[in-house]
Amino acid sequence: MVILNLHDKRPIYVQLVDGIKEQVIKGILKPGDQILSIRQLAGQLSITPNTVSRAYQELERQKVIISVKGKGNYINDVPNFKRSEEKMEELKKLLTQLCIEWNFAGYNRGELIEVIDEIYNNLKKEESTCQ
Amino acid sequence: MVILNLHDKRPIYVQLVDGIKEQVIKGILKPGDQILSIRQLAGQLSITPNTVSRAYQELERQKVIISVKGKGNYINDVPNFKRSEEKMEELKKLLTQLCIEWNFAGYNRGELIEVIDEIYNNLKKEESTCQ
DNA sequence: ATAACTGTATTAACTCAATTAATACAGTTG
DNA sequence: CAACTGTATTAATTGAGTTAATACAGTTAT
Repeated sequence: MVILNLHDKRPIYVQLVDGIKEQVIKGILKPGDQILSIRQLAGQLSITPNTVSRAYQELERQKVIISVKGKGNYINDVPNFKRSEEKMEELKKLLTQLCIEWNFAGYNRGELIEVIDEIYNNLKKEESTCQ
Repeated sequence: MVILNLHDKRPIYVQLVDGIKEQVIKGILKPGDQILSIRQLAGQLSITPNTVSRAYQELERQKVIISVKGKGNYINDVPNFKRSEEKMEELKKLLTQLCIEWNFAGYNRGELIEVIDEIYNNLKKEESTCQ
C-alpha cells in the first residue's frame, strides 16, 4: 500500500517510514496490525530487503512498530507522546522554513491555516472505509 | 550575518539560501541592498567560494537576488509571486509530513496554529531595528 | 593602464549517505 | 524438516555535497 515516488528526493527508507506513519495517523493501520514482512514489501517495491529493514528499524526506534524475530512487525499500541522540547524545536525550525517558502510562493497566513485544515481533514481516521 | 549550523543536516548551500530568504522576509535585507560578495562570505564562513557561488546561483534562479558580473549581488525588488500550482503541491506535501510528525510528537492542531502565529510574529519586518 | 576588486566556469579529488547484492545466523510455525 | 520470519555483515556502487586550484571576464578607483 505504500507508494514510492521517484520524483521525491527523500531517501526510500524515509519515504517508507513516513508512509507507514501516515497510515497509522489515518487509522488505516491499527495497533496490533501486522504489516508486510521485510521480504514481502521489498518484493512488492522491487527494492532490497536491506532498505526495508532500515525503515522498519527506524520505525521501531520511534516506537511506531514492534519487531519480533521470527514472527514479523506489528503496529505499536502505545503512541509515543513524549512531547520532548528537542523535538518541538526541530519541528519549529522546519515550520519556520516552510513559512518562509510559503511567503515567497505568494501565499499568506490565512491560506496556510486553510491548507492545514484541509490536511487535518484528510488525516482524520477513516473508521468507515477501513479495509 | 548568516550563521551556519553544524548540527543542521541540510547542505551548506541550502542553509545559505534559506538564511538569505529569511533576512529578506524579515526586512533585514531590502530590495537593492548589496549582499556580501562570494569571496567575502566564503572567507567569513571559512568555506570555499564555490559553495557560496552555488547558493547565490540558486537565489538568482529563485529571483531573490540579481547577480551582476564585476559588481556584485543585489536583493531583487520584484518578489516572485507566481503562485504556481506546482509549488503549492510541493508545499502541501511538506506541510502534510510536518502535520504527521506534529501528531506523533503529541501536539494538536491548536498548538500548531499557536506556533505558526509565533513564527509569523518573528518574521514580521523589523522596520525599527534595521541596521 | 594597473591593481584590486567583482561574478563565472571548469576540472579533479574527496567524503559521505543511500542503495544494492550476497550471504549467513537465529527464532517461529505448520 | 521446510518455509517462513527478523537480524547482521561485508563489499561494491552511485550520487550529492564540498573542497581546492585555476582561469577568464567585467567593474572600479587610483
